[in-house]
Amino acid sequence: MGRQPCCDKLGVKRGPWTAEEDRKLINFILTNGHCCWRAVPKLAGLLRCGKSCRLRWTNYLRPDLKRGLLTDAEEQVVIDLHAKLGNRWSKIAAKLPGRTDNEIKNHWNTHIKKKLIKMGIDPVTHEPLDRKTTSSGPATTSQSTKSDEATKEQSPQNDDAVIRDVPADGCSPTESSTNTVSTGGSSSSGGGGHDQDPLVKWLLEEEPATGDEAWLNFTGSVDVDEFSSIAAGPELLPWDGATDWLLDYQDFGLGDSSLVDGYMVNNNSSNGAKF
DNA sequence: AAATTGATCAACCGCTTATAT
DNA sequence: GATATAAGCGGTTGATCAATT
Repeated sequence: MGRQPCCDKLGVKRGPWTAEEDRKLINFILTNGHCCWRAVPKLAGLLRCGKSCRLRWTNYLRPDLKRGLLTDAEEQVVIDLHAKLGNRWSKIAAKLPGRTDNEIKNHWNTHIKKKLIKMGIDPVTHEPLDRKTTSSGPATTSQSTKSDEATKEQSPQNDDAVIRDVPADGCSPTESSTNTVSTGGSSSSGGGGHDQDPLVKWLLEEEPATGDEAWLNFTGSVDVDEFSSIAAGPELLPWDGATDWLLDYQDFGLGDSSLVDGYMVNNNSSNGAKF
């Protein structure tokens, strides 16, 4: 009855991606696009689950990704958006070109959260910690669909409900019903005011079409065509070393140097294509 | 120098939402 | 409208490296 697993677990490789797998995935997507993620691994000759391929692509291989630590400006945007949206990482990431939800989520948990606490700000409510009384925060309709709230200090102030009810077209939330979850509006000062908040209004707008100027363009724009020529295959690139292909990626002027600065050089881990 | 602890981040899991039939 | 399937999202885990003891 229940859904079938997204992929057949048997024979499906897991764990860190190798450079070879990355290359296959890049090659395939750049030539064919990702019509249907479930089919991608098979067609690309990968022993991976489609979900894993999608994640790898969106979080790591996409040519328009910006690597490296978030800048102060980006960090501030994340904080502002988090105050409005809670843990809607994908929504937040959508407004930071070149950043992924995973990246922002990690950065929030490892850096920003601590920073805010140090500054005496509650990372959940975005209110001063000392002002955090018993009535503070959502303290409300623990509508969390997720499990054990206790272990998660994160409870995105019920705008969870607000956002979830945004129609698929991403426009105008049906403010009436949803906003009523009157969060005590730590950040949105007065619950239900989301429709009037320009920031939230903007956030709920349709994403700009790909290639359109994003609200905050921290990245240098990346020419995907250029990238595709690089990823075209061994005949064009020596894919022999785990580092080579990404180094070449940089040499060809793709992405900004942050790809190398922030990652390959500084982060000398041994994870798969992480060098 | 070795052991322990903490920080970081890629990847996975399970759930929800969207879409197709 | 009901059901099945695919995609997307957010939370969590695990591997690795760095810092500390």
